[in-house]
Amino acid sequence: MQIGAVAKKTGVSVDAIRFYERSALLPNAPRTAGGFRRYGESDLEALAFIRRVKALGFTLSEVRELLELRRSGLQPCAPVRRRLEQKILQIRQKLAGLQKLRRELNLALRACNRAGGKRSVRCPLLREPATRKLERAK
Amino acid sequence: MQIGAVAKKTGVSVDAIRFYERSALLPNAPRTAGGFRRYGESDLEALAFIRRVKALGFTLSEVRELLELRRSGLQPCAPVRRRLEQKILQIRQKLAGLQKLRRELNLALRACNRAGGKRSVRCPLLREPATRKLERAK
DNA sequence: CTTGACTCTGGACTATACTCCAGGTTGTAG
DNA sequence: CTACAACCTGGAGTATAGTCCAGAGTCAAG
Repeated sequence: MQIGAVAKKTGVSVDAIRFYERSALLPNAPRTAGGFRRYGESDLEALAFIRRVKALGFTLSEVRELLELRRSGLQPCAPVRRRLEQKILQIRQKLAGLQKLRRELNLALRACNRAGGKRSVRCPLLREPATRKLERAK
Repeated sequence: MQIGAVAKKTGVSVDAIRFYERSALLPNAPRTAGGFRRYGESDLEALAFIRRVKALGFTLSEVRELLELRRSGLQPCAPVRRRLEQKILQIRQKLAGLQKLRRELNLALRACNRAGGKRSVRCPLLREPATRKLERAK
């Protein structure tokens, strides 16, 4: 198979496949005499794996680690479990941050609504707020 | 006041302040004869505003729009409200995406745990999974 | 006048995960 | 043999929000 066919089968672009090779996610593909890359089933599997793991929110360098684990015949669960747990933690932190943000946006919105009522008045978010202090000269 | 003092008071770095000026978030500061930027209270307020709004998760270009609204004497609430609502929506979508991700990570983790038990065996995430099909030759 | 702290500009660099391009080569169908 | 599609490499560009740097100029104090 050559690269275009692989791209079509896996839904990964030709450029991305070459990029993965450069980034050591994929092994250097063997070449034809003319220099065309040749691929086999295992490459399709590797690309499917990459897609799956990326869909779990892992970065390419994390994917690379996982791929190395995968290639090492052993395929032990423990390090994978560790990475999954870490990633879940990261996601939890992101979720917490976003939830806090949402609360604050809702507060701002409510302030807007109280002020606005039906008519357009000066917006509380745009006006200088709470943090107003005595102004020292100059 | 010169730029260093402003940086200290607002907690925004000197470089960032200049960057905001280049990016048209701040008006071009008036200069001394020698070319040093001079700042007044309104700049401190603008920078405080920028920090506040950025903390609400707005990008710099969104901050720019808000600043323009703020400068336009009117300061109407409606467009601000619209932006807040939009941003809340975006955040909700991000939250939903992350929650989905977390569910999937948890699934993967449970699969790992079931497989792993106490001893290290081949990890189900690393093995080729569900999506296994008949392999057609070459 | 000298020193030292501060500031100026323009441009390069950071990270991520690719995409897009030009200019040239290869493989294959007719 | 000729076309034409597909492929090759190397390098630049994308977005975001700045940071970091060199080399030069400015300002205030002593």
